[in-house]
Amino acid sequence: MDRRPTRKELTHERIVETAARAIRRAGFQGVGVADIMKEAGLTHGGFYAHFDSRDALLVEALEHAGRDSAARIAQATVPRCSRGASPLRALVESYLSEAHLCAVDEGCPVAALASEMPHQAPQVREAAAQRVHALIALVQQALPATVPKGSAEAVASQMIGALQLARALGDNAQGRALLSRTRQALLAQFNAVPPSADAMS
Amino acid sequence: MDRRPTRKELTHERIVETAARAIRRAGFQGVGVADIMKEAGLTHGGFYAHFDSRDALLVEALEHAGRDSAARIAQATVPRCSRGASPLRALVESYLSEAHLCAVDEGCPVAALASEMPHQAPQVREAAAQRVHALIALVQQALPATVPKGSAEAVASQMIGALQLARALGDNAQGRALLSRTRQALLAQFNAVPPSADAMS
DNA sequence: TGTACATCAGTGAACGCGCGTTCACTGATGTAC
DNA sequence: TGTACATCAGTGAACGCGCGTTCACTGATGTAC
Repeated sequence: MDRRPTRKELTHERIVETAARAIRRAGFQGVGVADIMKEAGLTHGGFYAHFDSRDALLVEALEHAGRDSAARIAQATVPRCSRGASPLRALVESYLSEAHLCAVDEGCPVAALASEMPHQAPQVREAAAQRVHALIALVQQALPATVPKGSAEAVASQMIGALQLARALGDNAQGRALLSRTRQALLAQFNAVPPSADAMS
Repeated sequence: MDRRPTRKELTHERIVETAARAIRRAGFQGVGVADIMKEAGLTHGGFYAHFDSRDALLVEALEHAGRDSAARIAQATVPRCSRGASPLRALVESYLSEAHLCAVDEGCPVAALASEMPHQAPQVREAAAQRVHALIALVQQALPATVPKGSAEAVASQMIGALQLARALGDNAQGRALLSRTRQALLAQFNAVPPSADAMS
């Protein structure tokens, strides 16, 4: 059943991966078909052998970006947890880290694209809504079962909002300061213990 | 000193006002010079008698949107306060209202445009950063003086984040539910008293 | 108050450019014998 | 193993279109006398 991928499948995957980075770096509207194909080492003519339309690529790119980001978050939270941090603290310190602030193109697609989502074609909006649900579920898993209803949505809002405000100020001292203060405020809200001296990853 | 405005100044203002609504409705990239001029009842040729470039209009439109949104928020919060709500509750219930969810084009430009801000030209980014600072200052004013440092940034993050997530899900039942739950979680965090039965405005 | 004219705000055609998409073609891959 | 050929993945020129921007022009405004 599970044969090894054909050349075309490998190329397809490479285009999707390139697009997943590109949309996070430059926004949905910020990159064109030709740009992505070039960055993937191809010419633009071959694009429609792989995708029905630009929007079809955006859908796959969003899904890829979601999986990619979730994997990186898991990779960053697991060691924190094993060092004794609560799941919520591990998640918040990873998500609101300087690393995530700077590495937009490897980061959470919801934070990178949220305000553009309502302007997309229906199929892309649908894929975007699924990313939102996945993010909320991720937060829910990290929260203690005792928190009031709506906390997962509230924490997810705060996480993507803080990252966006920090990025809007630039990944300079101002942005980093906002991120750090928000992170500490969020942790203080769920945990009386002050955060570790430096939560940069 | 303060003479009445010339015809050109009135037209200029009308273009800016139209653009301020258009960018919030459709995003920075979602509207063109010709669209805006047409919506303002003009032809596109006259544009450059009013602005040096499209980006110069975006700067003025952002500032106008900020003033417009602040005025509407003030208009919605003042009566709530005089009915006995705390300044923070009044702000949060106004900002995270269904009215604000639906009326994107009259709402907060930071919530409408946050994730597009990093991709703009330097002059537009600068105007955008000022909108972020103004929003944080607005929240700071509404917070009791006793809250820990960073609370204003954290609350602002949560407010713009919740609005964006709700809008990404659509201004339907899902989006409204997310907004409502986040609003209650946020209020519960600063105030033990549960929110009024229905906080719609 | 009325006329003559300079200034001004807005018009609409045109520009170069980059976009998403199409398509005839080419060179490589891999199967049949 | 080697050759012949069908299939396939990717190329690059071309398309129509809409964008930001420019500019010669027009009709309205308002001042001078």
